[in-house]
Amino acid sequence: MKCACKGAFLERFIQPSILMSLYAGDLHGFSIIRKLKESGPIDYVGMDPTGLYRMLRKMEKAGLLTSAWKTEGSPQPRRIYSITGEGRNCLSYWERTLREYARSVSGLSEAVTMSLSHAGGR
Amino acid sequence: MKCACKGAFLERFIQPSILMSLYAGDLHGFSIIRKLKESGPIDYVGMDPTGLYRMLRKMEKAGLLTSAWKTEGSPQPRRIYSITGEGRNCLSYWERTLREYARSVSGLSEAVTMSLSHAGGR
DNA sequence: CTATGCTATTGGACATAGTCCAATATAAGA
DNA sequence: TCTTATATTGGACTATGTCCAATAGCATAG
Repeated sequence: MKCACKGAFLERFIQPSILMSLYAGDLHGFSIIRKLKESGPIDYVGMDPTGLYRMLRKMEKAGLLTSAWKTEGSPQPRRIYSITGEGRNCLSYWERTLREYARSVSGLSEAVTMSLSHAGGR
Repeated sequence: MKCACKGAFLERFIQPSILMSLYAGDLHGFSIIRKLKESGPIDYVGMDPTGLYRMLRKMEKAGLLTSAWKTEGSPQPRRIYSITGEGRNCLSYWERTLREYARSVSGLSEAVTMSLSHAGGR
């Protein structure tokens, strides 16, 4: 279950976001982008689509997703992604990781606030 | 007040951690590393010191810190860092940024949990 | 007495991550 | 006709982050 839970900023947010989107049903890359931009706790507005597409290919390679081309119903052929069993396991793993991660960030946030108030505006 | 609050994972954590450490008093790089490894909400254990040293130089260049060499009292000369007024402003800026950031991560964490429970174990 | 380990900082080389721009192709609307 | 939206990919580039080495003195272990 190598879910790349270690990794960079975008990876930490985009990978679980993708898995979450696909957990509810199959989607193609462009609609994932739209979905993430419209809703969700993270601000994806202005995000580079290239990065997301590359992440999708990477996750497929890692066995978390599978894909199939669909040519009808749109001007451009679309690559439809589905989550695999491994991908669902990975999402569970992310659930735990993100919880810890949220705690860490909250902790740091509070520590900064504390230090600013305690040190008494030197 | 260009505090590089946009940036990568380590930058988002280490930069405010450094500012917070120095807000309480002057320190040199090695002692900052020790401090962060011993305490603090983020797990810095095993962190590469090179990255932190580079961040210090970068922050000095950006005007958030100043440094001075101190040769006595240790085997190796130590570069003592102090936070500047700009650095203190930056820490306030981080306070707000990290709060938002914590909210986002918590939001994502909860969203993942929700999606896992709602979709009903397909 | 030598070997290892800790303190303390820097630099080079490298790997990974992320962005910008371009190419492709079709359909709808101004 | 020109732009905009859909939809995916590739190349080139910059930014980020890690690994290893060099330096150097002091302390402790063997």
